[in-house]
Amino acid sequence: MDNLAIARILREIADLLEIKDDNPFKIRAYRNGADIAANHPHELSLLDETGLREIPGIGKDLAARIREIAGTGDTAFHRELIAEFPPTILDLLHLQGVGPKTVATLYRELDIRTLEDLESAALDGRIRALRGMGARKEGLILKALEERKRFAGRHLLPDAHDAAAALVVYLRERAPDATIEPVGSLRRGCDTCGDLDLLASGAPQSLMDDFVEYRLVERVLGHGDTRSSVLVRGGFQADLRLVAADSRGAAMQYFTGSKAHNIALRDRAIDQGFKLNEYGLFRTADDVKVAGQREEDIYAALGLDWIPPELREMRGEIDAARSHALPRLIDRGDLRGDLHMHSTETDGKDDVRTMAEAAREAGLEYIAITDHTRSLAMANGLDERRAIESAARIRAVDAEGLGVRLLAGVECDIKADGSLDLADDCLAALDIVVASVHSAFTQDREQMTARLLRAIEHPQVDILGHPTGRLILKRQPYPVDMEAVIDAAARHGVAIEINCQVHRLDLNDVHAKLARDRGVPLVISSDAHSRHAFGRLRWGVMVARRAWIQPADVLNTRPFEAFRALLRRHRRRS
DNA sequence: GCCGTTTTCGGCCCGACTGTTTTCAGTCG
Repeated sequence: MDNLAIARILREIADLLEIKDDNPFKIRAYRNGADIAANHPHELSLLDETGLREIPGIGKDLAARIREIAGTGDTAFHRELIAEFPPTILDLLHLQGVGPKTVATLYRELDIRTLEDLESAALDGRIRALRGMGARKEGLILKALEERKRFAGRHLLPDAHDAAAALVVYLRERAPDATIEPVGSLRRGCDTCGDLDLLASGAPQSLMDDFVEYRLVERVLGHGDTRSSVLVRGGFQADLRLVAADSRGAAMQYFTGSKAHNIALRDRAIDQGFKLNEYGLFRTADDVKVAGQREEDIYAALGLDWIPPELREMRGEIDAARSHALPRLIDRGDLRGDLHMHSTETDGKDDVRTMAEAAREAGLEYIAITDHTRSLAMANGLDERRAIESAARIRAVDAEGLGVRLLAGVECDIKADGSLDLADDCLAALDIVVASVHSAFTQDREQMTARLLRAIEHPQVDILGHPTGRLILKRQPYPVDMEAVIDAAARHGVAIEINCQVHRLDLNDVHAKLARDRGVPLVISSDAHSRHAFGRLRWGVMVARRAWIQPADVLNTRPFEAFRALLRRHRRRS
């Protein structure tokens, strides 16, 4: 049982308890436990009771439940709840405007168990007959059902970023003197966003009307004086909040989250005799506002350094801010090189010289051309002869002095047994080797882990490419013991890639932080397949920032010669 | 269900909007 599977069961327990109208704090404890499991870098199933209980938020009961899930795949408590309520009613809970109380009423009064049951009940007019419901509520449920089919959940960060940027431009035109900024998961740089949260401070009330009249709005979910929600074409829910200019910092802090970070900050405020809300930080004794205009002032008043939004996930940032130990996070401008890209030699759209010139324009000082190898026949992968010939051409372009240095490499396939796709002497003749998995994703955890370990142990491998194979919102990562992989990379001095393809962002933030903590060198690479793709480096940098990564943790922040000297093959020789 | 260097019991973050209401419950973030 991996952490995500454990998290799913704990979250289902929380949802079912909520429908049962159980103790809200118990529900929060389970939900919190699910978040802890989902974000924990280590395999919880490998920890014993003592190890689990050392995790804040995991107590006696949750530790026992997690042990039971790890051992048997489920827990009796979960099974009991499912016996009480059909698990399909959890689908109802995720509809806009339908919460636990409504689900319970629908089940109790009308025996509604599925989305199909709900739809027919709504169409029959049976829902409006229930106490507390009406024709309007019934219509909203039908709309939510219809939208669920079209608006499927979360979005990639870059897509959300683009949609939000367009909306911000529109709003700024209508309120030029106001400050309008994205907040929420967008500002924290999460790899997916559920909705677009925007904050306007110092804007006229009329901006709310402008917002709901935005030309891409498909439905208005709410329209108030300080808060409105709409559905925007493309499947985005967008929320706009309006606050006075002197509350901007408090509102930024509050609406940026994460929820867990905010709860911890409020706890701290209470301990120190304050109350914190989206309008400011107030002294409890006399209700005097002590901060609110700037985020920095709020953190400072609570005895904390300002915490970059990407770190606000309750992964130790509050302790670090208290002891002035926050990292100086990497920026896009720190990147000097890009170590993974393709050319027309295999499945890239542009030739080597075009890629080099585009990289220079993107501000890079050096690149590695790393085309695919033989096994990826679909992409016209290189065999040994072509790899050597290609390397000679790359070095010839390098010799032209284009203002950007080139390294001749490959993205070498890791075959199903963990061996590499090209002969050792060929790999040794190249400047750099990225090794990646592109096939046999269905191997079990033991096989896949052994496969990656074997590749890491290979003396010619410099970098492990997109290590988990995930495609965000499309494909789960393959099962693999990332902790073992990271430890092996640390032992052998192999770097691990943060791949910047918007669907990959692989390593993710949690594993990248673990790698950093274990002293594994990281690289941030575009995996560009065309000259237009270098812009995506910013998204990999965002992952790195969420992983607490500083410039020195990343090999391709080094100047060219220093970088070359750090490559595994050169260290071994020296 | 979790937590505690004032507490092992009694707390647990806070506010806006909507719909169905005659003063509030449910949902959402």
